[in-house]
Amino acid sequence: MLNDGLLPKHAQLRAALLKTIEEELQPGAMIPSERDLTIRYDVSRATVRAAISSLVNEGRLTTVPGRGTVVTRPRVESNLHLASFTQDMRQRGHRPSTEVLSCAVVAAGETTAKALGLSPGDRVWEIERLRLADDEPMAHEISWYPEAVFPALGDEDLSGSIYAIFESTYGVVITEARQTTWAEQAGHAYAHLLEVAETAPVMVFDRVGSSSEGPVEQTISRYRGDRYQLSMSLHRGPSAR
Amino acid sequence: MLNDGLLPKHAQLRAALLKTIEEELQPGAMIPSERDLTIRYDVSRATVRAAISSLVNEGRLTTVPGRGTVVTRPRVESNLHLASFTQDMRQRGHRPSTEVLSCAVVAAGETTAKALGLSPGDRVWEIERLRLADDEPMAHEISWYPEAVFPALGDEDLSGSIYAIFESTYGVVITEARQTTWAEQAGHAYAHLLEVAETAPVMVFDRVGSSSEGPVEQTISRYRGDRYQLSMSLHRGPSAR
DNA sequence: CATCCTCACTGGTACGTACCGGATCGTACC
DNA sequence: GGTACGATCCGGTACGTACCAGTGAGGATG
Repeated sequence: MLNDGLLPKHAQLRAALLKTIEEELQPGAMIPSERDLTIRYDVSRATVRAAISSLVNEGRLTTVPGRGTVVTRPRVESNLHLASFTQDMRQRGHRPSTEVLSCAVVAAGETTAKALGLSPGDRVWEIERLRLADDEPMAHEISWYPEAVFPALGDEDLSGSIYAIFESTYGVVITEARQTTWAEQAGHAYAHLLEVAETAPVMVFDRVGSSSEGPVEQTISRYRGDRYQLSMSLHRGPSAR
Repeated sequence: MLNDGLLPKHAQLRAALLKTIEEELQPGAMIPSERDLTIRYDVSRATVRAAISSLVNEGRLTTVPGRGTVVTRPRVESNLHLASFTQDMRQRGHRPSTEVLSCAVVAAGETTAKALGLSPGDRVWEIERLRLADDEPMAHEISWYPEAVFPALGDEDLSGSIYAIFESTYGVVITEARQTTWAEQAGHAYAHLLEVAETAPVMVFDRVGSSSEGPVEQTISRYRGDRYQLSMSLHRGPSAR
């Protein structure tokens, strides 16, 4: 009934349930009971519960003791997630485009080397790009990537999503990042590029992106304060008291 | 061995393990094997696995098939979490203090009413405070709270954590919040309060805090761009592709 | 002395059973 | 007609067994 020989049963059942709740059920609808699922898929209740609890943990389902398990209403806005500029702008309803300002191999600076786990002086790609939304400047980005990991990056078309190139050409998927953000004045250099006053506020993001192998990207972005805002959910920490 | 009659066994075991890994074990250390724990606490392996998987889900433990379960190295910086200004500043190694600028009951504005689920004109506390770190201005805050929920808020000492007052006096715990942040120029009014130039950049946070009963707080904070930064982790969203 | 292999041990998967308390609803009783 | 009760469903808890695929230490082998 349920065995591809590759994934464990609870993972297969999880996928089957996810497909059902995405394609057939409305938010608030009830999924079949656990005992019902044991019969439908011919598995034990422990397996059913493993599949369900995985989806509960991801916020897709909610259990109600005595009643059943219901499909969670999707959040107003998804949680803070790792998205490329291209994806991000499309979600916000803008048309993204990119102007590549420079692309060269340079010696890694001290902070970049430290962030990427390299030795100072190791060669990295330095790519500087202007990001536009609806043909107006939105952000300036300067990024560093280890040449050892992406040897022929300069040959690629860098006007789209670099993350997409990483995946298709190098099989490197960036799954996690840490970023720090603060506010600055645009200053002479960026005012000109972003087409704002020198005293205009910008939001700066210093981000280090990592694949399963470790950090492979440092990017410093400057977003126009008058065009960009960031939403996030906060939850009470485990030790907050 | 393990039964207070109140919490389920797996929750009690979870608490016991959490205490152990916080007080006795170093990051990277191995906890006793699952089969060992079944003997120590006289519970079934399913119960042990429930307790462990809960801690794994929260990032406190990591399982390594074939080897054991190890205490997770604490993150460089904790994830984005819901903390009061007081807690936040203490964690950053600053000495927080507060100057209450005003406190009054007013009619809720349109956006505030909408955010808090009130009717326009409903009465809310409006509290304006200047937040200091090491006796220098760090942020300006203006907050609104429904008078119906917190009738005597004006009688309290508002120079500390309002969240603490909510908990102790009203039994209201704010467990979740959504906030939007962007960059602005300080402008005339805030430049004076924050002791910066009018063109200086500030980070603005518009936050709606909710208890289990629903939204009970709206706060707009303006942090000095030269003194404040925010760090966060990003993960690949479930539907990112 | 180095290498290989066995074996004990780990977490992962999967099955089964049993009972609890809350929710729901039909039915029998006032 | 309204109320109280009980059957029946639900998820939550807890127990047990069994086997698998890795890991790694130590003994047997060359």
